Amino acid sequence: MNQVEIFKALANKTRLQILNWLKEPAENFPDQANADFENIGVCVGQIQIKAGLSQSTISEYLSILQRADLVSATRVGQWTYYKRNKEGIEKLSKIINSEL
Amino acid sequence: MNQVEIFKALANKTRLQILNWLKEPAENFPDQANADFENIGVCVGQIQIKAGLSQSTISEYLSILQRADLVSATRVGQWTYYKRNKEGIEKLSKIINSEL
DNA sequence: AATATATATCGACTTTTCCCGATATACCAA
DNA sequence: TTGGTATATCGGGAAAAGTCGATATATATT
Repeated sequence: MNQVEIFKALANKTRLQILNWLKEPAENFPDQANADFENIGVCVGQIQIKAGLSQSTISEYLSILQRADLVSATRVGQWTYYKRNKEGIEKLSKIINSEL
Repeated sequence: MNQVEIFKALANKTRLQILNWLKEPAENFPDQANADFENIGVCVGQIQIKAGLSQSTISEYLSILQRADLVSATRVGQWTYYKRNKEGIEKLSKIINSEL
C-alpha cells in the first residue's frame, strides 16, 4: 500500500473517527460488548449507527481503511468485524518519523 | 489546524515529496546551497523545478502545507523560502500515536 | 519611472471524493 | 426453499481537489 493511499484514507473526518473509536472498542461500542470482542472487533452495523451515515458509505469507508492496512476484517457468519490494525498504524508512524 | 486538513495536505504525491525533499534540503536542492540555507529553507522556484508542475500549482501546494503547519515560510526580498516545520510534524506524530 | 523577476491569486476545466439509494450477495433460521 | 438480516457493490449527483494559464502583487534594478 502506498503512502498517498494511507493519507487519503485518513483525510476524512468520519474515517478518522472510526479509527479512533476502534482504539477503545469497549468504551465506544458498549452495545456489542462481549467476550472476544476485543480480539475480533466491531461489526459494521454498530459502526454505522454510531457514525450516522448510510450503510453503504460505512461499508465503503471500512474497506478504504482496510486497503490502507489501518484496520483488518474478520467475517463470522453474517457479520464482518473490523478492528484496528496495529502493524499498519505502526508502519505509518515510522513513515512519519523517517520521511517527513 | 484540524486533523483532517493535515491528512488532506499529505494525501498527495507531490506534496509528500516536497516534505521529504525539505527534510534534506542540501542534498535535494544543491543549486541553491548557500550559508544559511538550512535555516531559511528553499525558495519556491527551486521546488517548482524539481517537482515539474506549474508555478501556480506549487505555490498553492506550499500554502496547503503551510496551513497544515507542516512547513513554514519566510519572505526575503522577492523570494519566499519554505522549510520543514518540526513542531507541526511532531504534533502529527503524537496524534497518530495517541489517537489512531 | 520603467522593467524584470519571484510569488500569489484567479478563473476554468477535469478528475476524484463524498455520500446516497437501490440492488446484489452471503449467511442464517424456520 | 423461503424469507430475514448483514454486508458489499453499483450507479449517480454534488462537492472538493488537481492542475493549468493568465493575471496581480511585491520587490529589485536601472
